[in-house]
Amino acid sequence: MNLRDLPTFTNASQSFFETLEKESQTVRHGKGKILFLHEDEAASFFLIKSGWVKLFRETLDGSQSVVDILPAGHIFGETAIFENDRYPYSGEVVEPAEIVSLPLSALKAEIRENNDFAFSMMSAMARYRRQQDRELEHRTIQNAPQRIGCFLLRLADQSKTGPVTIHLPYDKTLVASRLGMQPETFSRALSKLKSQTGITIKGATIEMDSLNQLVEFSCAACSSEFPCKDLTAKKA
Amino acid sequence: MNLRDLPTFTNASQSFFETLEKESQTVRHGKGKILFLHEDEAASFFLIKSGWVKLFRETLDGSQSVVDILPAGHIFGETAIFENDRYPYSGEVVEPAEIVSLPLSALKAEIRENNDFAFSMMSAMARYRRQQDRELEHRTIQNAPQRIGCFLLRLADQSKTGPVTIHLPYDKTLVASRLGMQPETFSRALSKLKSQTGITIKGATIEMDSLNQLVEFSCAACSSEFPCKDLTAKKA
DNA sequence: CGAGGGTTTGAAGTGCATCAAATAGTGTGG
DNA sequence: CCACACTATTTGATGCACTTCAAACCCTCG
Repeated sequence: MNLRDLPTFTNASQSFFETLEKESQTVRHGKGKILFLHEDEAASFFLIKSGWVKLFRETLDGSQSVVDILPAGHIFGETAIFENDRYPYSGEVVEPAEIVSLPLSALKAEIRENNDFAFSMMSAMARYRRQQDRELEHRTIQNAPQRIGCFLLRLADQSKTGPVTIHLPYDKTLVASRLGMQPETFSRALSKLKSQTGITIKGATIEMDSLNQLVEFSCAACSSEFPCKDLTAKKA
Repeated sequence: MNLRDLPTFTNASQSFFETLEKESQTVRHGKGKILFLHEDEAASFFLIKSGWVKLFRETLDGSQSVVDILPAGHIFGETAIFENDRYPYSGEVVEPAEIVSLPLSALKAEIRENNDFAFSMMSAMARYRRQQDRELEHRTIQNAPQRIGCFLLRLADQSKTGPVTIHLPYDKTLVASRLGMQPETFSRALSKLKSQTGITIKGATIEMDSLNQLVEFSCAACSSEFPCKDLTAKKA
């Protein structure tokens, strides 16, 4: 897990990596650790070396909305560059994680100085946008069991044709909020998915004879073609 | 309404504008005109000089999901650059419009050659992302009447303190789909909004003594502070 | 082994969707 | 300028999906 291996940073300059490495700091955090709060002044962005991080926002009346839940290999907080150096959401560790903090200033400078890097950064932003669009679409036209099916598909290796085992990477309650539903709804929707597709559920482990069972159930209510790998939902 | 006036293009080069102008083509279209379809090969991006354009996608089982509805002053289709030169959605005129088509190749070249331009393009993408995040949030934690209230607020001049008149810029059915609800639900939710906030509704015209009536009703269920101007919902 | 969080289950309510039909509104041709 | 045709909008009735509140269950970990 190295910065140099991330697609976003393919075109970054040697000196950029050197600056980052010099000023980087890696810290281990347990579940529940708040990394920063929405609107906090931002000097760093972050790389997840291992574990999972939840990005979220809170409303005046107390409800929380999950922006995203990111796996190892992802960076976050970098968009503060475009938000007057303030984080546009809060960040919390949801599975024990190693987090590298890196200077935003270096990132900003590299964007300004290195055209190729700026372009790959834009590609990454565009990719993320596609995902958000799909997310919004799913909230509109998929029901709870379908959204779960789609989520599971994105956790799996979609090229595999035989039997598949999927392990939920974090608490079911969190998966629920990630999919925009209540924990109770998630629980019930998962059993419905089970009875309608014939998958097997044992705790956080889900097994099936073939991904097709899920594809048929979920993908008809989606505007994308089946192999639809989600870059943020998947382990890096 | 000129390319040079758009914030995204502040830092574009003189030669870029010249190339665009040379290759641009302005066409008037009526309601219902399909400009391009999802996955079409893309050679152009577009600027809306007047009117409104809906971006949408369709699923296998026939439902449609509205990605966005854009007013004059907005460009669209430009993200095809990052999608192998294919449009990531379909585009349709929903209110009589003048549409300028512009070469994607020039845009791509300018991004590659002009660093400042790339940066302002990234800022625009980040701004859009914030909006999508908010959209998703609203679908999760706001109910139908609140979403309508929020939508109306974003149509209005939020700095105004006295009485306000808002005109719906396109069909109610479209507003409904833009907000992720059925036309019937929209109709009923609007009357509910009326009875709960004291606004007045006459056809597509909505009046109130003060925006506060809506702010109190909608903004408690949002993670953003009140003046929350939506750049895509608003007339340029 | 007990405490506490995560998960499931039950019962009841709410909001939105759906289907059906009435009504209002708009544009057209006569 | 009117009547018709067509579309947009509203209204009514009903059903389903998801939420909410409450309680039981389960699992893990000190």
